[in-house]
Amino acid sequence: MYVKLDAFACICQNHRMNIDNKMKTKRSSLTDIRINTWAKLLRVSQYLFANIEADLKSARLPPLSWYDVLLELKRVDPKGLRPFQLQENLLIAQYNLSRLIDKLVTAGYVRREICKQDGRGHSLKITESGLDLQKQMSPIYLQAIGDHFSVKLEDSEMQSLDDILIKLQNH
Amino acid sequence: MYVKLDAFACICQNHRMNIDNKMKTKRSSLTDIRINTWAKLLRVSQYLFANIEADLKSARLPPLSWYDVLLELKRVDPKGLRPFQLQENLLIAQYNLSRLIDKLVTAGYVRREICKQDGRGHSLKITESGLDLQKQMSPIYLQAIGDHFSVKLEDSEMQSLDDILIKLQNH
DNA sequence: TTTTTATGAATGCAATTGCATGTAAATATA
DNA sequence: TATATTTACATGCAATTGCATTCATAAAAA
Repeated sequence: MYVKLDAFACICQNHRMNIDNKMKTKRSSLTDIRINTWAKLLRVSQYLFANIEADLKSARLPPLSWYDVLLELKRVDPKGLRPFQLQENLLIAQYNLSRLIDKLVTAGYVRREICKQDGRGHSLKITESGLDLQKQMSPIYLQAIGDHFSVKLEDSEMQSLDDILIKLQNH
Repeated sequence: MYVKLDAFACICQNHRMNIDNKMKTKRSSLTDIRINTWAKLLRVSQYLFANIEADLKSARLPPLSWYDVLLELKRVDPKGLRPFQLQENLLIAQYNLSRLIDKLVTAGYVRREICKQDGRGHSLKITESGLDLQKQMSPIYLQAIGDHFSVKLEDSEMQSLDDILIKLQNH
């Protein structure tokens, strides 16, 4: 995530070229559009993500995943969250979250507290440094989203995209 | 990102909750929708990709990146392509493409040929085994796209998504 | 109450990725 | 023609990720 998630720019192109144009039916052209759009979805989202993360990097800020965790912990401050709760919200693999938390703790942005209700884990809480970092990253990140993403779509298109994405995330 | 491209599910949620509802202006609600949609775009595309790649994995097939390369080389068979041309089409980092090609050559799906016109590089060509593997992967991959992606949208929605993605990929 | 199963979290190991660098060849410049 | 710069590709090293496993604790079942 790549990333593994390198684009499939050629899929639509190759598929179009592999289809015998003389035998092109309505069904195959519909299939072509779908594959084409799928490849574009992957390529575009990756392209935008790379651009936005590059802005953070230029500003010498940590990756977006740090921002995510800090934002989540800030939201529930001072209560804190269990790692499995963060994992659910952020859709990050358990073993990666464990390591990510390690780094945030080492950097002083997060602290682990013993969980009295469940001896297996702990509560994660944001520190003062963490609040500062999140506040520092926020405008840069929001600006990057504006520059690379929002600026390209009309409000009606943004709403359409949102509606479509809701349909795509459902089962 | 894949990946690094773990979802930002909480961004929209957290932003919404951090906004003082009483002071919510039209501008801030528009900003909220944009950030919300951005986070959904990343999360949904990653979610779909993971599901589709899982289908390939279940079928004991190589990752999508192998398919990409094979498809591109099949398209231009028997002419072949230079690695930098593949890199442009697939939007993969040069150092990763180099290693990916290594693996495909070792596995017998691709072969490197000396490029007479340019001694710095070589031409990449698909082998018979490579053609077989591409043909084997194709229906599984297309089925997975159908199952996880196409089935969820009406044709008009697919067209809308395609139009929006075209706008997003432009500068 | 005891035993079995599930859950939460950390970690070893291997594979992959990100980055910078090096080398050879091609191209541009003087 | 000679020199400088750019390009194509491979690779060393460090960091990250994927996977399976392990251990401690909680919950469920007997």
